Amino acid sequence: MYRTHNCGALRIYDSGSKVTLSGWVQSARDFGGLTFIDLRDRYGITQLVFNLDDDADLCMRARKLGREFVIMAEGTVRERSNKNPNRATGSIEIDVKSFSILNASKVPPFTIEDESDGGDELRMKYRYLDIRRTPVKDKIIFRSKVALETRKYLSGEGFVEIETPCLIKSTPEGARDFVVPSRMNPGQFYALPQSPQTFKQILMVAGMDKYFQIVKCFRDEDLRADRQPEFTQIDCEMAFITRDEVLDTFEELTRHLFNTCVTVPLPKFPRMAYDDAMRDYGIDKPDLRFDMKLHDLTDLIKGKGFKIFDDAELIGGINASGIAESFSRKDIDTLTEWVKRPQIGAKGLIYIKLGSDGIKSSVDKFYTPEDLQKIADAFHAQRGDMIFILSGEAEKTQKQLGELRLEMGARLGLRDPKVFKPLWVVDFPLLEWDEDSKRFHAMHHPFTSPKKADVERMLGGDHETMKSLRADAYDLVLNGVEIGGGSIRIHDRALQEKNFQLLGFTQEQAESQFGFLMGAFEYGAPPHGGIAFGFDRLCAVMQGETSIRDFIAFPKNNQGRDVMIDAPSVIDDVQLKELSLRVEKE
RNA sequence: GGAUCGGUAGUUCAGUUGGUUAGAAUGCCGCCCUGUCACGGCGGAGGUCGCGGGUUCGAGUCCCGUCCGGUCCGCCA
Repeated sequence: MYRTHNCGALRIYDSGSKVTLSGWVQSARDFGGLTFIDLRDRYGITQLVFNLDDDADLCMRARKLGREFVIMAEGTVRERSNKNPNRATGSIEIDVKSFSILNASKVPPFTIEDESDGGDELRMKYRYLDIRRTPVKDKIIFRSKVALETRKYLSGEGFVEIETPCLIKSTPEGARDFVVPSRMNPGQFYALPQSPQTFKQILMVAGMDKYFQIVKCFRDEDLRADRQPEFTQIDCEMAFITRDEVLDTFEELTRHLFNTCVTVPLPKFPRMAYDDAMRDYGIDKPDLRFDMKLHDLTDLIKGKGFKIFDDAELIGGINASGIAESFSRKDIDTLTEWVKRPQIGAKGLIYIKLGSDGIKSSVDKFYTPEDLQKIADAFHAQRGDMIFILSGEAEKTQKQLGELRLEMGARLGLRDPKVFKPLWVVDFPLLEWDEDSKRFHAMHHPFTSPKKADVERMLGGDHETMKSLRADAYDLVLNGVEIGGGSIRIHDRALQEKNFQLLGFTQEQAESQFGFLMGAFEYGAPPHGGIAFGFDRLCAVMQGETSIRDFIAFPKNNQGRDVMIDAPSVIDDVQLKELSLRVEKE
């Protein structure tokens, strides 16, 4: 037997017990005659003691143990004379009678401690060492807990977990597919699913009523800190439900997960229309942890002879409360540079400062103190506040203001990772014009139902009508992060065909790509809808983290590479030939 | 596809205006130490400054190219 207890189990009431522990050598502290070894496993750390007077040979051997050696030690639990209150096992130690080395270890390339000295790339290359560290280990275990609670909750609500295939059909809509060549069907390819969307809808036609799956999805797009080429969704679908029933069900799931996994009670989730979110926050996933709403100042500001504003389609601003005195000239310059970065793309930044010595702005030449006061009043601004104004083309300016709001919120410490502000964003546009391909794209996906009131308008609309169509789609947003999204689906063949037509599909294309789905709709498809949560992202947000990488045991780097196993890699000619593939040389 | 930051000891980083033998911390190795838990003390080893080219009397430092990594924009129905 390798162990009678784990390294986090023993307490003072175990004193006197003979025990066997196995684990990794975290560190050794050698005092000549006395040697301490911290023995670690995933449950904790227990101190082993070796005394030169008791057994000189054993003590000398213990001194030679290196970091990360795997050992098995046998001895007696003993109360410590010097207790360590910072450790669960800090009241006891093991007076070791014998030990054996189960496996030696090379010196690890970085320290296996909470604050490791290792950089990301090194940590990923030696991920098995990284996962030994408490912060990473805890995140992986946390993920398991969230998955378990998801299954418990949804099963309790009558949902059935059903697996859908990973080898499916490639469709050009949406993200790029990862493709898999078929050996038995030369020249043909499977695609890995971007989501099990069509399968779960077909399960509704099949009468499965309430479905869920914790499922890997694959998208061959560029990566980010919160985006991986393979990621996990909590994928759900329900039949015979309305939008509000879907929102209620998954609001409760979210609340259950926060209660059980992080003991945070969530308030009732407000619901906000997409248009309102864009108008007030400049983004479709507003961070409600702080206010600082956008204000449209176009009518107030235009026509005073300041050319930049007079030419602008939209002039808008935000009010940062209480920073007027502390926000220096240099801060203004830095912020101006920030909004002018190509990622934001503003031309410049105007400010109005409500200082103790009166109201001042960077456009005093064009605006009287009375004009400025009117603007300040629009914000209900008070002395000590500072207003920042951007202008230009409407949509761009709105987005830029949204970015500026988030930046100022971060600078003022208003984005507390311990505070959670969920909301539903609803009534998304059905379609989105794409300048590159000169056609409309589905904003959510092509199976999304328009709102009932808009179905009629779908049938014969011009460009502007098309833009104004609303979808029965919704996103769950938490602290500025989209953690879930879904919609009521089309369940009628004719409407689905019409939608494909609006999206620029020929009838043949629609039939060859999604004929199986529309075919299913002809055999009694029930009204249905659903949602999918970004599981990795949900875990990260629950812990107040922005990167999802440590919630994934073996993540890919920015180039989509797994640096531990060194994938992707070339395959040999025999394999290529078997698959009827030829690689074009650059 | 684009922007931007970075690459110097095992690791994390510093390195001034281009100027003698490239430093610190930590880790590693050796010796000392009987109550530590970030142990302590003394000593030691450890470098193709990512790679290639250029400017220069002289390049870690400046220029060009290239590779690798981080963050972001585009992209992600």
